[in-house]
Amino acid sequence: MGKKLSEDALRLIAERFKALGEPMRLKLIMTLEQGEKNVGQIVEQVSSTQANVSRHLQYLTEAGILKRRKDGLHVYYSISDPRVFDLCQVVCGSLEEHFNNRAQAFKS
Amino acid sequence: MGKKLSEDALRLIAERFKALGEPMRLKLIMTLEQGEKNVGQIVEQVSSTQANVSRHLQYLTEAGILKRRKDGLHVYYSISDPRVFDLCQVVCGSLEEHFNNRAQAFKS
DNA sequence: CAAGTATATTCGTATATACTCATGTAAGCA
DNA sequence: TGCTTACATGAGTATATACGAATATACTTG
Repeated sequence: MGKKLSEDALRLIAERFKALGEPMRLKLIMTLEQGEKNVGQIVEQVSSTQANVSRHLQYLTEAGILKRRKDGLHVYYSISDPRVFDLCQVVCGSLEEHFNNRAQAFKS
Repeated sequence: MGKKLSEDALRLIAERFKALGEPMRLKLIMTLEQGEKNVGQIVEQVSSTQANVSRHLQYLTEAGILKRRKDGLHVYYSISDPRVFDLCQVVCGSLEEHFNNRAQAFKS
């Protein structure tokens, strides 16, 4: 990171991470990787209630991760910042290594 | 991301993000970017109580982000997974763009 | 306008967790 | 052994938030 980050910057960064710190929200993001979907379609794919999905979608939109588009009765959500996938990838790699190391501890 | 992730995988990934979703914890991580430090040194640099710092350090250690080394009376913490800095970098870039876009909306 | 559909919001509950203060524990030294 | 230092942990409080059930809102169509 190099430079020092202000308290405000840290708060904003933390907020972004926090938005990704919920399995259901990650699930919604993964669902939207396939492209724009409306709320009903999303509810079908993740097993949760409409109310809950709606709230998480709002949360992610406010965090700048999703985009919202209204079309008549439907509201379509899509990924607004594809970098979330980079983030997930990095974390996945990190976890993989983490558990590999743990596993090593039990080898011969 | 490509492949589908299981519920368990999503939980683990979310946990990792959650660990980074707290300004104080990010502050601790930034402090340790300069290298290994003991708890007392860390407490000096971040403005918080020893108890609070200790708990956050433990949290980050359990999340696999920090390492712990005991030496006599002192306990030294250091970054165990440098990829956290990549993550922060990505988020910083993302936020910068986000706010630039917002700012644009008010230009002429 | 009435009725139906898609989404958002309100309310209540349960749970998590950040924080402080006080105390416990472990290591070093007289 | 007793004292001091460094760190961890327990208890209590305040706050956040995930979730479901019910209700409200927005839009479309008859």
